[in-house]
Order: sequence, then structure tokens, then C-alpha cells
Amino acid sequence: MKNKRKTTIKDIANVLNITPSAVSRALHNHPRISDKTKAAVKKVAKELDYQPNHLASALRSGKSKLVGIIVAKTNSYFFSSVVENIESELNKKGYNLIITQSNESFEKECRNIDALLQTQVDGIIASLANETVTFDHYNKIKEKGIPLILFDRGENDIGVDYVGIDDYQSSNIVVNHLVEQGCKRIAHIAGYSHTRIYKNRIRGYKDALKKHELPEDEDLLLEGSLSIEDGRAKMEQLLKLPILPDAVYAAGDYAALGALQVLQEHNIKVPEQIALVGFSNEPFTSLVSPSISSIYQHNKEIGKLVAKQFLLRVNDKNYKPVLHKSILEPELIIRDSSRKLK
Amino acid sequence: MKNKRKTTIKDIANVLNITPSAVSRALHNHPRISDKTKAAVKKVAKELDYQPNHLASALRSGKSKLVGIIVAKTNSYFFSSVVENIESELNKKGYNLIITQSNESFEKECRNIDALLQTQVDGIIASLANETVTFDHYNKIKEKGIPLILFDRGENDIGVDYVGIDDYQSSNIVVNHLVEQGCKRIAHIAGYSHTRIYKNRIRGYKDALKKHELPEDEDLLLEGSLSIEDGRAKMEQLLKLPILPDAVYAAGDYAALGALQVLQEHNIKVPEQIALVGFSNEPFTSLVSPSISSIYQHNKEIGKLVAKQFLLRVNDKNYKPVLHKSILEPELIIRDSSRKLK
DNA sequence: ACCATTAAGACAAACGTTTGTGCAAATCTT
DNA sequence: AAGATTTGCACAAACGTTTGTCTTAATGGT
Repeated sequence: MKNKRKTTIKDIANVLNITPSAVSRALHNHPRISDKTKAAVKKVAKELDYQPNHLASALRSGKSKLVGIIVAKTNSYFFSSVVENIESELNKKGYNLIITQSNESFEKECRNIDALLQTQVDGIIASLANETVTFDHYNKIKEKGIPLILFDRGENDIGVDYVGIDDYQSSNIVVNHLVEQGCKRIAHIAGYSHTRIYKNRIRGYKDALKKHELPEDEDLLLEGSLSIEDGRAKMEQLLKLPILPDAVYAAGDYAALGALQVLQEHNIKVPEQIALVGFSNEPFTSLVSPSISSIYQHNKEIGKLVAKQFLLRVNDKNYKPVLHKSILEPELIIRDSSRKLK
Repeated sequence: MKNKRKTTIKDIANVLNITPSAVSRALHNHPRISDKTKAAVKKVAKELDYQPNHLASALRSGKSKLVGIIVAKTNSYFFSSVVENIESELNKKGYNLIITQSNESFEKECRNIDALLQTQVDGIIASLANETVTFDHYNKIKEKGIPLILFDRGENDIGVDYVGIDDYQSSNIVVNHLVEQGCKRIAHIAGYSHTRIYKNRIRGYKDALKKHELPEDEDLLLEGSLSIEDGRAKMEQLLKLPILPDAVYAAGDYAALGALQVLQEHNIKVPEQIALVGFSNEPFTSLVSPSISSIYQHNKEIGKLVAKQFLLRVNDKNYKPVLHKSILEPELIIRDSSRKLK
């Protein structure tokens, strides 16, 4: 049990009668070290089961090889699959991820940022909490010169890299599809318009209605939290209207699911009487019956782009004033809940 | 832009004309520092916006305040909610989590462990990949004296702390429930028996049948991957039997869902003709129709217990030979898919 | 064979803390 | 009031790397 001491670079140096610096350079394939020495060093390293001490190198070099992630909840399919793809890309380059959750709380988000900064992460990748409307805490990151990339829930005002889909266009696609299916009175169960992405979805919805010369009825646009319960409540509300909608476009899948439950409880045929479209392509959309049409946000692609963006930032020493905003085309996955025509 | 240098403990020392060591002790409320000095130090620290350098302290003290997590997939509800609870508990104590995924791959699991060890984590919390049948890589962790805790998918053979539910008992509860509902021919869509938890569920299932003096029919016990597709295939297989079962107990919710789809396609009434029970209480079980009864694994409780276990281990300097295995009582959430009696 | 290069490492400082020990002044004991 | 104890801090080493500079030996050119 005495054998606790981990082997260090010095141990290797002692064995070979060279200095620690030579060992370090050998392990990093520095050109000023002979191939013979490199081979010897690596051999001894293997034999002694040398494991580099990340902390020491991080301290000295200023690079921790850690990247902080902040999401609202890891337990949403969208977030977890984005994160999964970020991880696989960054692992290849020797980075590890520290994942934190804001639980949609502004205050928790701030605390997470502080914690990540103290851990000396090399960069931060985040998707904003719903509560977040001010951005000083993010500016703090920028001021420290630490790469910051937002995805999905971002904000255009702070100059920062962003990866997400075109929310405005999403609504356009949805409305086009519903019109094609013959719908003429399309309701929108929307997210709170103070959040940029939901605002854009609302804008897209309104403009698409105009394009098709459909009436813009105030009663058909309802903002909310997009939870299941919210979806149920909003659907109940819609069913009380004198003239029922013939389609409902929900800005979130859970809200769509709530709406579907209510529709079925009222024995309203979906999609025949009322068609339904959700947003995010959560796995359950394909599992319920009828399956729910939904907007696919290219989870994998987003993860990979975020990773690529981060690597670009972090590898370029010189301050780069050029911002990158990657906006992906959304894709509507058409399922039974909105397929009226065969 | 020159102001890049972060303020260190030395800067504070200079301002107050004391030594860095005094500052460090003051910040940690060391008893040998006067209250006056402590107050002064903290005041200056605030003014200079001092942020402790985690890396340096980690290097010196040997405690990184990082904990590694290894799960198969973060994007399962069970795992993500366990992790969420671990995080909230450990955050309170100043720990951050490095979350990694094995993707059910043995090799990835090994790589993750190496990565975590190099990052000098203070402990590792893991749930085994399906592929994992050998445990040398985990012994490596133990040999380094790093606390290791397994949850859900653990292994009894290696002496290591564990938190999970009583799988054997789960099956017992399920069978009891189904018998109560009047079922007499209960099938089990099982996981692969080389995994401990699935083996135990199978044992529990068999013993419960015996207890109720029900026939043990080979044809009613089918091992598989428990995916949706697997559930579908196994259900189709069951429906080909000369005598149909009147209940199906699936060791996973996705398999149960696949089974449900097939049953509905065959116009078999659930639960009237065949009752159905799943495992894990994934959110969708309450969303589909009929809603699926399922075993709840106390996700929150597991997370909190794991965290508590870890803190116990990590705070005790002296090697503690006593193992802790926390086995929780499973809870059956009864829903429509198995509720025949009112 | 002499000077200029280059190659291969040695040397030492540094990264920002923590921590064991030392030492003077202040406080307590009786 | 003299010794014993405690208080409050200084000093310096250490954690394991990385990295800029210096030194020596080998190589090259002519």
C-alpha cells in the first residue's frame, strides 16, 4: 500500500538520467529532442504507467482542457443529444465537459457561470434559461477572454457566437404545410414572446398567415410556458371559441401533447377535425397515437457545429473580431397528427 | 485590454503588506488568523474581484473538487434525473461534475475512466455499460484510492459502494399485482440475463410465479435488448403461442411500449385481454394511451444517496473497509394498462 | 583546421495555492 | 514579574508541469 505515489515526469527523468523538461518535451514530440530519447522516454512512461497530471499542466500552461456547458435541463431529449454530440467532438481533441443545469433559473445560471470560471474552463457553451433577460454575467465571460458560444436559446444583442435553427422559417414551414392540408384557421400555442426564439416563431406564424391571406385572429395566438399542463389549458381555451380552429401549431412538443390529450377527451378527430403540429421532435411524438408532426432541429448538427465553433475560437490565439452565427434550416417531420391527405 | 491578469492571492497580500500564506488562511477562516486581518483580507478580495484559482489549489492540496460520472446515455430520463440530484447535492459542497457517456460500450467506458483519472477527479460515480462484464478498469480506480460508487447497474463481485433498487423484489411486486388483477398466465419480456439487474428480475419473476403456484412456461420468458423493436418482436412471438398469456411484464418501458403497439395493431384490448407492466417509469408511460403501469426506481432518492455516499467516502481520510450498499424498495405505479378491477 | 551553425538537452523560473515550521509579541499563570 | 502558553503571522517548500534561455557537443562550410 506504500505504492500510492503516482509516477511523475521526474521519475521518468531519473530513470533515464535526463531532466524533467526533456521528458516533457519528449512526450510532446518537441523537435529539439532526439528520436532516440523520445522512444526511451515513452517506453519508460509505459513501464511506470505514467499518467500526466492534468492539473499541473493546466496550471502552468493556462489551459485546463475543460469546457463548461450550461443547459436548462439535461433531461430533455434535445439538449442531451446536442450535448452528446458536442462531447464526442471535443473528446477527440482532449477536452472534457463539465455539464451544469440552470433549471431555467437566472440565479442558478449565474452561479453556474461563477463555478465554471473558478474551475478555469477553457470555454463555455450555453443555452439560456427561460428567466434570463439580462446578460451581464455573460459579458463577464467575454471580458475574461474566454470563448463563449450560445446555442438554441441565444440572444442577438450580445456579440457572441451562436448556433441554432431559423425559428422564423420554422413557423413558415409549419403554416405552409397546414395550409396545404386544407387548414384555414390555424391557432398557435406559443412560448413567451420575451424569449427570442419564441418571438421569432410568433413573427413567422403571423407573416405566414398574411402570406396566405388567412385571418389573423387574436384569439388564436396564446402565449404560455409550453408545459403539458399549459398545452391542455390553452387547448381548452381554444375549444371554447365560437368558431373552432382547424389546426393547432404548438411551439413545443409537450404543449402539443397536452393539446392532443384534450382533443381526444373531447372526441375531436385528429387530424380530420383539427390538425396538430409540435416543435422539437421529442421522441415521444412518434410514439403516441396519432403520432405528432414536429419540427426537427437537427440536434446532431447543432452539437457538431458548436464544437467546431469552439475549437476555432480556442485555437486562435489572436483576438478574432468576426462572429459566427450558424442558422440551420429546420425540418418538418410530418406524422399522422397533421396528415389529412394521403 | 491590459487588465487581463487575474488577481491572485499575492495581490491581496501586497495590498495589506502580509504574506500570501496569511491571505490563504484568512480566506479559509484559519483559527490562527486574527478576525481583523480576516475582515481586511475579505474586503480587499471583494474589491479586487478575487477569484480563487481552482487549479492551483487542486494541485497543491490534491483535491480537485471534481467528480466524474459515467452513464450509458444521459438522454434517458432515469439517468438524467439521477444525475440531476447528484449534482444538486454535490454542488452544495463545492463539487462540480464531469459527465461522460459510455454509449453502452465497454471500450468507451474504459477511455472515460482514463480521461477522468487524468483530470484528477476526487471520485467516480458510474452505472455500468451493458457490454461491461469485466472489471479490471474499475479496480484500477480502487487501487488509486479514489472513491468509487456504482448505481443502478452495479456488480456485487467487486467490493464497491452501490445504490440501486431491489430488482428481485420488483418482479415480486409486479407479479403480485398482476395476480391480484386476475391474471394467471404472465409472460416476461426480459433483459439479457448476463446483466445482474436483469438476472435478478428474472429470478424474482420465476420465484413469484412459484409462490402463486402458476405454471412456469419456457415460452413465456424471452430475453432481449429491451428496445422498442425488441419489445415488438417479443410480443409478436408471444401472440403466436397456442395459449396466449393474459399479462406481459416487460423489464423496460421501451420494450413495453413496443409490445403495446403490437397489441393494439392486433386489436387486443389492454388490459382486459392482456395486461401490461413496464419498468423505469419513463415519462412517456403516463402519456400514451392506455397509460402503462411501471416500476418507479426512486430516481431522486438514488441521486441523493449516491451523493451522500460519496461525501462520506471522500471526507474520511482513513481507509474505511466498510462497504455501503443501499437497496431501495421499488414502487409500482399502477396505470390503465394493468388496471382491470375498479 | 577554424569559425559558424545547429542539435540536444540542462537549468531554473514560473503557474497560484497550501501547509509545516519558526518566531516574535501578546496574554496568561501563579 | 518571570516563566509558560497562546496568538498572529512570516518564511519557504511543495504540488507536477511547461517554457524561455543557456550550454555543450556535434555538424557543416570552406
